[in-house]
Amino acid sequence: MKIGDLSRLTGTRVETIRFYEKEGLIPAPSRTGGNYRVYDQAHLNRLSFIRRSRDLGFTLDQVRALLDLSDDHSRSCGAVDELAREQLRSVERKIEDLQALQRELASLLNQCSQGTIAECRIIEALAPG
Amino acid sequence: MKIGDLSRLTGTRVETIRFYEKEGLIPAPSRTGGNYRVYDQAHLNRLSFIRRSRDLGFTLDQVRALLDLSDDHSRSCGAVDELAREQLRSVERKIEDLQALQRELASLLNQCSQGTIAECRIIEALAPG
DNA sequence: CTTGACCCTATAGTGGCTTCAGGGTGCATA
DNA sequence: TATGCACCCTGAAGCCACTATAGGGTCAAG
Ligand SMILES: [Zn+2]
Ligand SMILES: [Zn+2]
Ligand SMILES: [Zn+2]
Ligand SMILES: [Zn+2]
Repeated sequence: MKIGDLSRLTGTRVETIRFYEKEGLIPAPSRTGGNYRVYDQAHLNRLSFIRRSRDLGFTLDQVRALLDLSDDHSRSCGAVDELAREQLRSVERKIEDLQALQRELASLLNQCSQGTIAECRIIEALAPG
Repeated sequence: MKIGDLSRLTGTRVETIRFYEKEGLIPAPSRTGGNYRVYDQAHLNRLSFIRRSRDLGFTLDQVRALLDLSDDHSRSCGAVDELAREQLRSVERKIEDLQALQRELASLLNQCSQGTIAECRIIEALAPG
């Protein structure tokens, strides 16, 4: 598999794959005579794992931790669950923050009567006083 | 007013105020003999406006646009409202994305039975197959 | 005269990539 | 055989919105 194939199979940009390699998230693959990277199934599995973790909102440091943990088959999964619980809490906090924003913006838009800037409730709400 | 006073009055870090000046969001203030920045009420108003806009989730480019618009008192506020509506839509999209994450994470945590990594549903969900 | 709170500039770092400059490889087609 | 074109390579810089660090200067109180 060349990097473009891996890219298509995982929906990851080629540059991002090279970036993950530089960051040590993916082991450096072997090369062809023309210096092209060659990947195998293990690389594909690892990149898929990374992408799914990122899609769930984990940071790259958390992904690193999850990858390490996933190798240690006989260990208890308490640490994994703790990471996931922490991530869930962080997502819930973000949702609450955004919902507060949503209410505020919606209320402002509701109050604006489409006149001039001078009487716009949105500008008024931003200006101090 | 010195920069520390402005900082306390607006809840903005001193470094951030200098950053806004460098970015052209706040006009460069006059200086004392000792080269300290001196601010007046107009600076305070402008910084407050910027901070409130940022708190509502607008980007610095959007803040720039809002500042420009807010100066043009006789213009219709359509452009302001459009920015706010766009921002509301973006917030709503983010909320939906995060709620999907929340459901997924909660479901995974629910399924994990606190055994070993080998049988952990969270790791399983991340691994490909 | 020293301490300590405050201020200054310039530069680099953060995360998670993306973009760019300037090339090389490899296969199909004219 | 030449040429085009898709693909690959490296290294460095850019993105956002700050934050931090190094290495100083200013100023009022004790
Ligand atoms: Zn309006
Ligand atoms: Zn910038
Ligand atoms: Zn588990
Ligand atoms: Zn970085």
